[in-house]
Amino acid sequence: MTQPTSTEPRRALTLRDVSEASGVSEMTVSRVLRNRGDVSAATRERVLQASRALGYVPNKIAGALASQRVNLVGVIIPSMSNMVFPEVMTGISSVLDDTGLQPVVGVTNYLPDREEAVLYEMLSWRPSGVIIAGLEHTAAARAMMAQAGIPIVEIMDIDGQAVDSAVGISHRRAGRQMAEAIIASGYRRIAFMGTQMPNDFRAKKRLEGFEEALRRNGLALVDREFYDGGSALLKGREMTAAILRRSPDVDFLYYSNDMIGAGGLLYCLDQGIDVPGKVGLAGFNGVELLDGLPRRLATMDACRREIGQRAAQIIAARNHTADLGPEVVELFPTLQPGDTIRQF
Amino acid sequence: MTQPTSTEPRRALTLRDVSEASGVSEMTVSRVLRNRGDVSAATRERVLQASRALGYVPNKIAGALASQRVNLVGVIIPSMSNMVFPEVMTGISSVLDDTGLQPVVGVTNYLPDREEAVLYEMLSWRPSGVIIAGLEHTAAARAMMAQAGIPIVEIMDIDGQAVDSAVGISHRRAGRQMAEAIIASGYRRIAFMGTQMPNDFRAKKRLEGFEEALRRNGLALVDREFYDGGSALLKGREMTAAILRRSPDVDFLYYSNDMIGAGGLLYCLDQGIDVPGKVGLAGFNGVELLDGLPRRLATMDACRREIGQRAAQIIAARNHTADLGPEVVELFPTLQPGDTIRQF
DNA sequence: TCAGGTTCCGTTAGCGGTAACATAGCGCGA
DNA sequence: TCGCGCTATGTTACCGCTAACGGAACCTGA
Repeated sequence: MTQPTSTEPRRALTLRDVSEASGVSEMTVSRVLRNRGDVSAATRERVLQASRALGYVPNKIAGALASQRVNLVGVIIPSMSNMVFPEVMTGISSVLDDTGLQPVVGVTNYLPDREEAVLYEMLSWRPSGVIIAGLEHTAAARAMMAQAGIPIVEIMDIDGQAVDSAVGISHRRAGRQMAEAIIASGYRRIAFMGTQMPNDFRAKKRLEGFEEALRRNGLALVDREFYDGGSALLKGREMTAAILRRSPDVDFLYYSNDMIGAGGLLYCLDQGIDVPGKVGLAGFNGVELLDGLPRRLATMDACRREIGQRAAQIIAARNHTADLGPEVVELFPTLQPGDTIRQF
Repeated sequence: MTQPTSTEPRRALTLRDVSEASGVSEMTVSRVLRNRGDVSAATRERVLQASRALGYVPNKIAGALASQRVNLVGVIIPSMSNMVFPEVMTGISSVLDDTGLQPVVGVTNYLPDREEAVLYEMLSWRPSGVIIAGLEHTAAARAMMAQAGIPIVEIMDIDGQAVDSAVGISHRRAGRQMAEAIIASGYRRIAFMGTQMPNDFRAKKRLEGFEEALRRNGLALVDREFYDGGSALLKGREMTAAILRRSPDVDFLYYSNDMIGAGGLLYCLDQGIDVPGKVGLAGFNGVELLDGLPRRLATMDACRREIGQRAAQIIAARNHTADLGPEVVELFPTLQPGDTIRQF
């Protein structure tokens, strides 16, 4: 123990330190630490020992610059706090974990300019690929992605034109499907509640599909209510109360997401309203939370986990085999009627 | 428009491309793009124009290596899917946003080995600082942090020895406080429900503090139940049902987090149990979700947002002023009695 | 015995930026 | 007119690592 016992590390360790400590060249140390190229077992052991003893951590900045390879995948999503993206992330990680690739997340808060900035920042680290939510981006963002020369996968939505690859569902169709199921169950006076956020394009598309199906059946929304920020569960309650007060004759409440739907459901049950007899309810997403509610809210799962997985697979495949082309994968959500739509 | 219109970018752009396009040296381009040093307004404009026209995105890998500066802050947390860490992240981002620093998240799933791996990976990018949840880490992880030569802030918990700085609350004390409030309200037959996860040290500490306070009042837990994975809301229901069946005489249910507490509350209301008259309930965390429940669950806010902010402030300050020392910040959660503890 | 392969390790030349210093051109007071 | 100091720009030398190649030592079989 002749080393200085001072805990403070004065200079950052480099390959050279390890190389000197183990009596081989830096190149050999590099080979050992990356498990690349031939190194005798004896030298390997010596190097590893020295490296561990010093507490050396390789500098990936330098490594990436030299090798022109970065094992990062940028993931750009609008929000982390709702229940949808964590599950997408789980799907992504589950696939990336066996590929040596690593996800790095950026959050945009549904702001296009912020998205552009996050994308720029990500690209400046020269990742191996980018997974980004949605098909709507600023012109500059689209240009950057087209130029980047790396695989780009736009996820969640396929109603539109992808820059490169895409994995998602058709939200327009999902909206139509739900409307048709509701109408088929005999409901006619239908109200909608959702976020106000002008940049939640997928919620907007669902509503468009929903209203289109209503129109085709000679119906229209009886009432609607929008919210912005705050506890979604509480907002669901409040909006539901407002709608039922304003339009006491509605017989169905369609929510743009499960969280406000759950709030609405709790409110209706509190009020002793007959669900689904007098009023039916439906949400969207298929979040796990619903399992714990007194009654099962009708919903549609958005294939979140699979979307993450498929997107990651595309990146991994393209990273491995350079000349693969773009790919658009459509997934099909299934309607889960639960206990809040009348069944015949 | 004499440039090739082919959309495919053949070679990655570098400073040299911009420099040639604008007729100045690479250094000047670098200065313009970083807003550093004196550049005449005319050249600045010319460079920016060229840069934009080409769609140049600076290479931070190279920049970081040359300048020995990386504007990243590693944030290592056990999970993203519960409601607690997103709010910590919000706090961190809100502070970091005005500092040029950028958070990069790593998730450990409550696995010490995974935490060690994530930390290693993070340090290999030479971040400006690390924010990491908890005080319990593998020996190797502790060594790495001590060696890293960058500010490290351990968050959430202060019951233990920090490697460097720490920001958090005393979970042991939080447990004690809740127990005392419960006892003061006259409850005596108290049961506990929580996660089984052996590595959720903070939940463990809360329970320890809770039981200690019970003991000091001549009491002990009447029953307990643990869960692992699945929908927390549903698990809360199930565990509550199990406890009430097994120990019909309990008069208080203490939950290790709000989500299972909410499930328990919904179950009790479903069953028509008199809350808080016959049975009282309390959780932990103060999550926003509770606002939407039919009744307000008693809880303690864990100061999540402020923890994130304070941690980020420490990193930012140390990054700015090199010779600041470690700092331990204790925050004090407040008990929110809600409607599920008897009031006199 | 020796050409031709292996195996193992070292040398060299960057990767794309930036710090630090050098320098050209200019205004300006003495 | 000279020289000082400023501003605007260029030059040089790395940052820490790895790709690509080179070469010594050893093995192998005809």
